[in-house]
Amino acid sequence: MSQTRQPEIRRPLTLRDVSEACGVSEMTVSRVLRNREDVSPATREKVLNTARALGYVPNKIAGGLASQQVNLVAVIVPSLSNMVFPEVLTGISEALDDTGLQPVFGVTGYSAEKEEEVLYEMLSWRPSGAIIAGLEHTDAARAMLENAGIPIVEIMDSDGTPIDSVVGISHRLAGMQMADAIVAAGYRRIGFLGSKMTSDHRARKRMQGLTDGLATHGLELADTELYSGGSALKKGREMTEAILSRTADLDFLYYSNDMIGAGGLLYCLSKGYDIPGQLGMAGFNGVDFLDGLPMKLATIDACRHEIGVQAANIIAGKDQGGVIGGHRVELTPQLVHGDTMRAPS
Amino acid sequence: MSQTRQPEIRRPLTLRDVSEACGVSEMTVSRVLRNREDVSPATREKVLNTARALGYVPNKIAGGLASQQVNLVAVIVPSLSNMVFPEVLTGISEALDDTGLQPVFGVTGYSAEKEEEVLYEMLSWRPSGAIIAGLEHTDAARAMLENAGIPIVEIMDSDGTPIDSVVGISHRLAGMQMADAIVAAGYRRIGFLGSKMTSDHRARKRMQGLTDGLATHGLELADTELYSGGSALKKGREMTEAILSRTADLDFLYYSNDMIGAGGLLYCLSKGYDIPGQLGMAGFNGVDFLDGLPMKLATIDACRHEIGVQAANIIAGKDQGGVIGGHRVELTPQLVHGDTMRAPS
DNA sequence: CTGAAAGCGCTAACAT
DNA sequence: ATGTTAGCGCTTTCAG
Repeated sequence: MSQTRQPEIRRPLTLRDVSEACGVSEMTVSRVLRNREDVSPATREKVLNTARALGYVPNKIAGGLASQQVNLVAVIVPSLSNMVFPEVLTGISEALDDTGLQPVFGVTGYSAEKEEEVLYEMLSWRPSGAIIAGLEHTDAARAMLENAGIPIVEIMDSDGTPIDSVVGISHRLAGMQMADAIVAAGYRRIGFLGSKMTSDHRARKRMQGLTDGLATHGLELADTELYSGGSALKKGREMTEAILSRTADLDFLYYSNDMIGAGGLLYCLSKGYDIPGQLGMAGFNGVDFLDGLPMKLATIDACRHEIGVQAANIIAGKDQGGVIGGHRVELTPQLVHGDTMRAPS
Repeated sequence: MSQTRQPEIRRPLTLRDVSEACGVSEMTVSRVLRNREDVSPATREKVLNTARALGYVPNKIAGGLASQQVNLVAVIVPSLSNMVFPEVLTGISEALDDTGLQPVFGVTGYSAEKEEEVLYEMLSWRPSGAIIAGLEHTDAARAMLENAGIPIVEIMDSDGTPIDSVVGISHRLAGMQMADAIVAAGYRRIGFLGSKMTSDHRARKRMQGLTDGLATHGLELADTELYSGGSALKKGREMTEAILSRTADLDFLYYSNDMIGAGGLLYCLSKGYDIPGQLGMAGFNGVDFLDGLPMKLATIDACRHEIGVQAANIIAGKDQGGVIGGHRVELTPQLVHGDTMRAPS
């Protein structure tokens, strides 16, 4: 099932080809194709028709080199395999849509070294800006970002020192906020369920915030259950079964993300637990496709889409009063009580 | 909260800077940085150290122009807002990881016009290959792809005529396969629940396959319910309630995707339907994060990850015996009976 | 193994 | 409104 390609090696068309085909100088053709105003309607028409007829596609490599500007925005995220980052990317993509800027995505797999590689690769295309998840980078990556001479927006997290701009939420505060809400609702025996992954700094900070928050009320985690890999919903079930059979008197389960929380919720409902009376539950992220669950899981909205939009707007220079660099946007994550947590007592 | 950037406009470093800093010709520096063998270890060492110390990042724009080669692969998908495409992208990303090729993603929002724009934009970077979802394109887009002179892989779908290579499944067959399975299991009053979106060609083909398949058994759809937008899980609930209250004697519900199917399943379980006895249900895609549901939804695996991997391998020239162009990989979607469908009678 | 020259395809800056 | 000239920063090619 294979065929060789047509023998004629069609050299890609150049501006010169269009120029010759319509008897207008390369420069003018270039002007038309970049939608510059200073061309007569007649010439413009002629050039456009020829270009279209020939199927000319401009060479941005050459254009970028000549003009020293590239309409690309490097976007670097750890993963695409849960809904969190795709939602951010969607926000970025939307916000950039009418700006002439084009997002270019890279994935790091939560590895700092891979991040450094991807970053190097992307910066070598001399993008107009970069959006990168998190505030933790290798020294080399940090140096590259500092020296790139373009706007950098670190996103998702605001707990730390940004290189340039930052748009995110404080995961530490989110953890503390949840601790306060849990305690206010009268729960005392709290279990934590999360990922083994140590390189997910935001999850780590949430957990830290939670334990610190509990500590201010004189409490500590009663038990902890960690997982790695696999289907989150299923893992949530399994972990919940494990932690409840180990520590039967838990009265609250805090999940590091909504997916495992949803799995846990389905498990507890099937086992006939009284939620939220006997057992309270909460997750993190506020993913809205879980809306159809039998009960609405308590969670904290991580403002993912909004983060993408705002980060992109900073790069695009929108809404910024012309100020370049050094923006700090800390979004306030909203606690959604849902149905799985008692009202504050 | 803003600060102006440092006054010194640091011009990005060039090869010449490195060359001067270490007293080696630009050419040799270039050789070292491209890992070419023909440089003495001593010079190599010296150059590498200088480059690192200076924080030099090569300019791929200039490199690409000079060498007429760009290590980019354009990847164009309709959306990032359900797990389907991120999974494909993950497959592509993994397969390209050790090839020196870099994927660049573009999103079309299921719009043919937007696809054309994104494609134009991406081809203007002269990528080494392109991967694009679906076989339906505008005439202009098709012309661009044909004339790009690079390997093109259309993915996800195999019902139609590819431009160059194709990796996918037949959604029409998947629909027919499901029809056969439904009928074999003894169900007769079948409802269809899907999206209003007419531009999702694959969903349309699945539905067509389903109705055609049913027709071969002398059956037709008893009712249809369509949705647009919103949380899929919740929509699944609502649609299921609607269709069942309108047509109470349905004995099978076919959902156009697993997410709405999961919502429907949760609804039916909560209403005490006997699944799969009284009512059978099935979705499409085989998304594995639904594994933790109370029952495993019958579905057809769309091989998303595998499609990404194989498409990327074609572009990278792996596993192809050196053949360029014209590959046709039709994957066989597996029906997963799950728990929501009776065994064939 | 290393260097010098030429030019990739386009656009900034300057004519006209 | 249109054309001319001179590079952009790198790599190809050819010489040593």
